[in-house]
Amino acid sequence: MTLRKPLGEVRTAALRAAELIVVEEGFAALTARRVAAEAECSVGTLYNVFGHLDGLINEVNLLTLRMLGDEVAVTVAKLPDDARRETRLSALAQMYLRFARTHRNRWSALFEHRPATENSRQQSVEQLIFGRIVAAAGINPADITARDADSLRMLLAAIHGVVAFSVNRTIPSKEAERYVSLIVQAGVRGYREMVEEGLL
Amino acid sequence: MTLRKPLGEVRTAALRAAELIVVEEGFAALTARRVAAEAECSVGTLYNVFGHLDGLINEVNLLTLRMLGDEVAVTVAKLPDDARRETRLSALAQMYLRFARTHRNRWSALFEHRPATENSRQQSVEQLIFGRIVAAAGINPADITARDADSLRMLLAAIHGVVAFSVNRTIPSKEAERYVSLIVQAGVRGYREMVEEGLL
DNA sequence: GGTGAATCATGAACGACGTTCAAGAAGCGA
DNA sequence: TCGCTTCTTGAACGTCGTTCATGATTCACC
Repeated sequence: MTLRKPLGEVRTAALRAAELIVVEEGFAALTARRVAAEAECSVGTLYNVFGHLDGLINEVNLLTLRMLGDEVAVTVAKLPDDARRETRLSALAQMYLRFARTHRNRWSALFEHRPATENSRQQSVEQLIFGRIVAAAGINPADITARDADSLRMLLAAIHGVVAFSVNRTIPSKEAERYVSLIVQAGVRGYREMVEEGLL
Repeated sequence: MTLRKPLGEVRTAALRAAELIVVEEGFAALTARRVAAEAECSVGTLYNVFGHLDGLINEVNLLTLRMLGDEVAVTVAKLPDDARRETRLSALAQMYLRFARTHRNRWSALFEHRPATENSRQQSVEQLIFGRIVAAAGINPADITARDADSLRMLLAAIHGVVAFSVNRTIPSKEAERYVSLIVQAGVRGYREMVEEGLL
């Protein structure tokens, strides 16, 4: 009776619906029946296309990561070529904070969703974010010293902590911005000072 | 027929059961029926005692916070009275990391459970942890300068980020320890240097 | 166009979840 | 013992993720 929609159409419709639900109502509101109703297909079809609901959620999260990647690119493009590392890191950190806050629900979904099946081939969102920002810090991953890599990872984790507390409103938004730049500056300065004193 | 158990007994039995489930299988395994079965009562009784399942979870989390508070006290007691703030903070931060890792499921439950009803009278876990550690940093909250309070909050958020990444294995455990002490040292040093340069 | 096999969409059905509540058991003062 | 209150119980409700027999649709071949 009804025309059978191309497979790709269902896919994009479901993804768009899922995105909208996550953005407007948060990760918890994302259910198979909701998506099916809004994508105008049955739950069965959803499972044919995505395997598990995890699959759908992962794709939504991949879209978010792509958005983050784009923001990274924009931020880097705005920096002068000879910008110091502290400047680069500060800009990236502020961008990360801004991104998490303007896309609160999207960003939360990245961490609220713990994939049930421990697929070790698949990188965790944390590692993906990590790699994307490290790559954008303007350093070729190949010729980065182990110590530099460490300080970078440490910095990112620390900033992630502040961002997380900012998103769930434990830290007021005004202060979060200051904290992030404090962490970058204090981290870089303290780190350099410690290196100079031979403490590392 | 059967003797009616005292109300308090059911309460402690349910709490003990819930704790065990969280510790051994994680927050996701905590269901009303599981707890009821293991506490040898009906689901209805559980709801009579705790109102909602949230109530039970909150009590488990309060136990965890009490444990954390005890660890804070132990850590502080071990410090010499004239220990510098950097030393105090470092000890507390390492303790926090150790606590989160040895009580992985307990600690995760603190953050995985988002109370549905936004009870503004009730402080968030983050704020509770915050207050408990700040109080233990050896500073009377009354005579702490605004700038010091800021740097403390920033430090705690940053350390929380590293701990979170350590618990979910994004950062290997060996490195997490180094990162935590790096953050404390770099934070304190960088912060002091910036104050001396009049940048703050 | 007709036909058979292969492919795909469908939604009722399953078990588990949080939560409720009518019915009955247990307690208790008389 | 009786009446009244108080507490316990588990079946029942609606929702969740997930499955799968059924029937509709497609398509290669005649």
